[in-house]
Amino acid sequence: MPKLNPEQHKAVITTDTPLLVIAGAGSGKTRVITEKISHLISNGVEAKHITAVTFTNKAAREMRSRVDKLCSSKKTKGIRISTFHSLGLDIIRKEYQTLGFKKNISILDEQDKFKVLQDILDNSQHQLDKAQISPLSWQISDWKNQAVLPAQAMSLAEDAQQQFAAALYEQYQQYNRVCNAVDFDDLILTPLVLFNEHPSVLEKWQNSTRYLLLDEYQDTNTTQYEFFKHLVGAIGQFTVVGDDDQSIYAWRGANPENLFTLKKDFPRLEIIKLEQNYRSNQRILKAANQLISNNPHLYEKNLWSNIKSDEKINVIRCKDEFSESQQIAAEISRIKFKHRASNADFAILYRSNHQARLLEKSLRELSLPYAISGGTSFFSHAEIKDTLCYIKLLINPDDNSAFLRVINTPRREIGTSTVEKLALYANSRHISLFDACFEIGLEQQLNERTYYKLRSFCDWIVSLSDRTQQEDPIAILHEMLQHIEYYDWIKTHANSDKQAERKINNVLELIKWIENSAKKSQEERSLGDIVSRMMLLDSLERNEEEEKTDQIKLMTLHAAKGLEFPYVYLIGMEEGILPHQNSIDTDQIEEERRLAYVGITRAQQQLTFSYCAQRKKYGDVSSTEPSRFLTELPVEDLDWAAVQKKNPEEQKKKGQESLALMKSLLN
DNA sequence: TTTCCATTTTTTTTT
DNA sequence: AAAATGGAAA
Repeated sequence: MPKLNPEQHKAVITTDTPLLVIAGAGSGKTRVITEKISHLISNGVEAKHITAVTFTNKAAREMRSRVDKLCSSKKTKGIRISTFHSLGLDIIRKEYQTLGFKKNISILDEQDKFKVLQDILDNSQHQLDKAQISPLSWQISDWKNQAVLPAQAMSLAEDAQQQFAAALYEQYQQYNRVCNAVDFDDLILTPLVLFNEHPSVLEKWQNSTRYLLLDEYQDTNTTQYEFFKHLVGAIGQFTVVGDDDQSIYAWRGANPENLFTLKKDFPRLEIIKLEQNYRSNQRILKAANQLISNNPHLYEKNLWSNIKSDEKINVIRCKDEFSESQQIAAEISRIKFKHRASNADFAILYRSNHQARLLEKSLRELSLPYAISGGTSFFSHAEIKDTLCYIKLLINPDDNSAFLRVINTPRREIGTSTVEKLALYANSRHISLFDACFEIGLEQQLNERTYYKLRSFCDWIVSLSDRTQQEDPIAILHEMLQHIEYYDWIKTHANSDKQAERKINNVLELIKWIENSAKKSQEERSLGDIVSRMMLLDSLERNEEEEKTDQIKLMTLHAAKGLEFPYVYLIGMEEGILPHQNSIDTDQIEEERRLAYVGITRAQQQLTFSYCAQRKKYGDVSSTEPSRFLTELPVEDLDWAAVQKKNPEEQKKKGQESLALMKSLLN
């Protein structure tokens, strides 16, 4: 391990004043944070009083493993390293009584949230379609990210439309109370409200957080910043690390101006800049610097590297998106052979998830192993959602979203009209659907047979739920699926045997995952604990083995932040894709440029761009313009000729040839 | 007229 | 991969 450079060292030992570290890409910020934790512990700060907050689970996991390597495990026991959202979840789960929640709280994902809004609107005689609901959903999220509560939203509303949204926000919060549920945004907002209203609770959490480290500070939104300020209190023992050039979450309410606000709120704030990049070679870094110099800056910094570069940055021009994916796959195959690189040395980055689809096909054709990060998550598979909703219902029967999904899947002859009557009744009484099923009032509104079916379903849930307290929960889950004959239901509804088998395997994998994570943690973890935490994970994270195997990584630019790869391919460098059309239309080019910057600075040795001359868009083929960002890069460092002339068929053949050659060399 | 199945289209970014 | 659409069957 090389020695820390002077700035890094200073950042580590500065513990008596609040500290902001402006850390450029690849400047070793994770190392600074981990070394600092180690430094704090050896200077007598107890591990349980240190909290490190990141934005992604991946970053949290990485940090934990590096801290564990640096210090003996005895010393790091009790240290809190988590994402903002899981920290919020921890607080909500510990303080649920003060907050007026019941014990097991459900977490709504984006889809659940949408359904709840739809449900509320339907019940209030507003028939809105999808396109009308999503801006409302977005508006509510925006308020929550700005720490605006329903009452304030109402008073701030300027027109009828905003008033309508504010009223919906209010109803939505009430509905979720009834369901004992919170959404993602609530995971931060609810603890903040708690801290505001209960100083004694705040004091307790402040006392258990003597030193706070916060990563990716430029991504904090108003609510997160307020939450952070409460937690560090007046003493202000903290280190935040950020880089305004890597702020790519403004659309989610992130407020990079928080880098400035900090100075106002904590006048004693010390600022240290880390400007040496240890990741990329000079050519790549020069390109990145030149690109980002087109943006205005909060803090000037000058990122440099002393890693020598050999090859130029490649730009591949392709006929269309099919040719693009084929050429990229062939190129990877070629480079892999040429440099004897492993698959894991390569990353293909793109603006939006659907771009991965064609790549998958081309990579498979050349037998190149790959892993896609993010995209449609494991949890959006219908069978996983079904199973999960059954489990969620066992944990929290008040969860209306889960109830609605599961009530007639598989068929239980409880149709839409019954559910409508139930919803109407529950709504008027301000109780959950589940609770409503036990009321005389409802019994009177339904015929005997219908009520019986509804009631026996609920009774069954209650009995299973009770048993999870005493017996092995995993056995109960299996029994539950058997009872509803879920696997048979999958088989009859799947398009093919193969698909059915895959779906069943997914369900089994889900249960296995729950089982493993129950075993793995030292402390006793309840089913509710595991499931709520699972909601915060992404598809790649549930599978630890995937990390180890040697695969080409495919991911969005957003998902790539914080990672590095020897060979990086940045595809779809076109106007309308990067920068994205919506960002062009709303004049948010700067954030798109930062996105490109993040992509470029992932590369260690070799960077390749690609773009298409034409692309299928909304049904028909249209010609495309190369991204303006390509023209902002230093011409002398780009090689536009690379691979350009060969046709795709030839590429494919070439790729297969080098694959065959490599195989023969291995044998 | 409704329901169901197969084909086609469409995707910003995420905890 | 999911949603939307269109066409066929009930």
